[in-house]
Formats: sequence, structure tokens, C-alpha cells
Amino acid sequence: MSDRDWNQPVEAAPTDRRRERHVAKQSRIVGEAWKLARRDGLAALSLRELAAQVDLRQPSLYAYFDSKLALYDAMFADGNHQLLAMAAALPERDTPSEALIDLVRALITFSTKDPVRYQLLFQRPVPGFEPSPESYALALAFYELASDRLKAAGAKTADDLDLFTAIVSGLSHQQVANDPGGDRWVRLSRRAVEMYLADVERQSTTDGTIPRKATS
Amino acid sequence: MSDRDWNQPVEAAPTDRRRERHVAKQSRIVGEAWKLARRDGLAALSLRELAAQVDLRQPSLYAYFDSKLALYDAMFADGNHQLLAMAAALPERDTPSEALIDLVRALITFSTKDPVRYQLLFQRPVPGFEPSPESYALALAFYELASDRLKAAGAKTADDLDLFTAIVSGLSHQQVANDPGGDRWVRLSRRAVEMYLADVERQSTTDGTIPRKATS
DNA sequence: GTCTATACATCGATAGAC
DNA sequence: GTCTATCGATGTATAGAC
Repeated sequence: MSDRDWNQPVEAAPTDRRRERHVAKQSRIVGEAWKLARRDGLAALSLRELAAQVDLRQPSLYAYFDSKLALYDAMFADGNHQLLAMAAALPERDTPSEALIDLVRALITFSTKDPVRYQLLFQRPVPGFEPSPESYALALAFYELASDRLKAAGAKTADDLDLFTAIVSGLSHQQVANDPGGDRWVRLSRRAVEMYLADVERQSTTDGTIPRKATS
Repeated sequence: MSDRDWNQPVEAAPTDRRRERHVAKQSRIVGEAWKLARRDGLAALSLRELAAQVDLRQPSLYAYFDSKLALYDAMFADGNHQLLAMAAALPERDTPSEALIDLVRALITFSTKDPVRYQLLFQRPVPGFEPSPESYALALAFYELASDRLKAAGAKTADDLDLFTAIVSGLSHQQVANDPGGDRWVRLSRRAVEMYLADVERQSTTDGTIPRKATS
């Protein structure tokens, strides 16, 4: 513990400390909110119970978040930070297609690891909730990270990108909805990516239609 | 209008009429419930407002549905009936793959035409709601209808089926979530099905891995 | 079946004292 | 920042008249 320099202006430092405490408590609230949401569901989150978990009364939460939707927005931003951190931690791979398979598998696993987080990030289960521009920018950042990997693996057109997002979204959704805790759709990551890349290649070498087989 | 046969037993007919009226009013309630859900969201559906829309007071709704969840269950069954009717109305096609493309396109269109219906049928946005066995049987009926078409087009293994459900689910979700009213993912139906069928064929003719290209 | 009336629980949100 | 008190809304459910 270092002593404070008492020659500093009196007003600035305490303000910073307050902001620091304020932000720290906001983080703690968000963390407890995740716990309750995992237990009761996102929409059933109760501000009274959340307040009790962080040793406050319900109205005091409004000193940290202007509304319940603002809390959801903070959770949305938090979840996207986790998503970006996950993507940044992926190891380097030799080929773009292996890196793409890694990303898909990691994304599905990320989704199943916390279905409530998946819901908030990728579905819109809370009526009236729209992410703020600041939070949405985080979601866009991940989308662009994925787009870059996708283009490195050969995707080119807007249709190529859209088809890929559909495949990944579908694998994640089926895994979360129909086999939580299992790997029934995670297992299909490699096959799905290779299926997709084969199609992207076919699109660029033909007109996209499948030729009829010769007399088999 | 035909006259009634007054020689019939007196009790039976009125009872039937009552049941008829009862069922008719249940249908009307469900219809109004869809309207309100489309306006305010599924979870925000208010029984008091619903009752007003069908010229009842709130407690009187309990003469038709035992609880709010029972109402959701009736809506779930209703939506699945619409889904089955849609599938049954599809025209015959020459080839199984064309029929499959039709089904996929119709399913995505069906989803986007009513996002709230899509939510209730394919996501689980209502905390605590689980379809009753009777309603769930309707959902299974559609799944099996789709499975049959899929097998006719060449799908064989459980993985084949799972991969397909993921693709369709993903296309629908992306269309509903990111381009409601448009056709950005609907347009990809044919490409997606052909991509998928090419992969199914490759799975059966090889070990599933993609051979490296010769020196391009 | 439908009504009035009422009760009890929950919730998000606000006013105003300290 | 935190509190107490309160508001208005919700869903659930019941009693009892008609």
C-alpha cells in the first residue's frame, strides 16, 4: 500500500476512486444478474432479488442502471466481451479452413456452455430490449472477426457470408435447444465447414447449379 | 338452414351446441391472443387485455383455459396446425430434391410471415412453458413429414438429419432476426439444399474428408 | 358461463428524506 | 448512494350472485 500524495488536488482523486468503486459494483451486479438469469431465465430476472444478492434494496439499483433494459444492455456488452476474449484465445492453425473449423466449434461450445448468455447475445428473448450502439459495436466486432476468417478460407460474396452465418447459427441453436450439455451438433462442425467450403468453391467454378449425373 | 328433428333426445343436441360454441370461442380467444402477442411480444401478453378483446372479463377466461400456460399451449397447437396445413398444401414435384427445396423455402417463409409464431414454435421464449404431449405430437408430426422428404432425397444417417435441421433452423432464424420481411436468406434455399445433398452424397461415397487438391 | 368484487402475490419504477 | 414508502401494473385465484 503506497501513501497518497496529499499535495494533489483534493477533488480529482476521490472522484476517480468513486468512479472505480462505481464501476466495480456495476460489474458485481452484472455478475449476479447472470447467476439469477441462469437460474430463473432471462425474462424472469427480478430486480428485488438481484438487489438482495448485492446487499442493496431494489431502488438502489437505479443508482447503477437507469432501467432494467439498461441492465440487460450491460449484460449484452459483457457477454460480447467474453465472446471476443474467447475468439482471441484460439490457437493459431496452419490453414484458414482449420482455423474456421476451430472458430465454429468454439462458438457452438461457447453457446452451450451458457444457454442464457446465448439467448441474450443471439436471440432477442427480452421484449423491448435493443442493444445500445456501444454494445452493438461489440457484436459487430465479432462478426467482422469471423468474416475475416471466412474470407481467408475462400468466401467471397455476400451470399457466401449469409449462408455461413445461417449454418453456424443453426448448429448453435440446435445444440442449445435439443442437446444441451451434449455434442450432437458440435460434432458436425468439421463436416459442416467442409460442406460449406466445397460449395463456395463450386459456386466460383460453375454457375452454382448441380450438373445431372451421367447414367449412373 | 334445415329444421331440427324435434324427435331427437332433448339433452344431446344442446350439449353438442354448447361444446361447439365453447370450441368456437376458444378459437376466437386464441386468434386474438396471436394479435396481441404480435403487437406486444409473446411474454407480455396480458390476460386482462385479451379478455377485453373478446368481450369478456379476465376471470371468465378461466372458463376456457385453466391457466395462461394452457393458453400458450393452445397457441402452440394452433401454430403447428397451420404449419402442417402449409406443408400439406405444397404442390407435387418431379424430384425429391425439388420437393425438399420447396419445403425449405416454405418453412422459412412461414417463419418470417409471423415471427411471434416462429418464436413460440421453434424457440422457447416463454419461461415455464412446455408443450403438452398432445401439442407436442403435432410438432413431431411435422418433423416426421420433413424427415420423410429428406430420406427420399437421399439422407440416411442420424447425422444427415441433424445437419439438415441445423441448416433449415439457421436459415429461418437469420431471416427472421436480421431481415424480417425480406428474402435475404429465403433466396439461399436452393443453394443450401444442393450444398447439403452434395455433401450427403460425398459422405456415402468417401470417408467424409475432403481430398487435397492436386497442384492447382 | 359470466359477472362483480376482492384477495394476494409479483414486478418495474419514482418521490423524497437522509 | 441508499433508504423507506408508495404507485400502478401485472398474473393467479376465489367467492358468490345471476
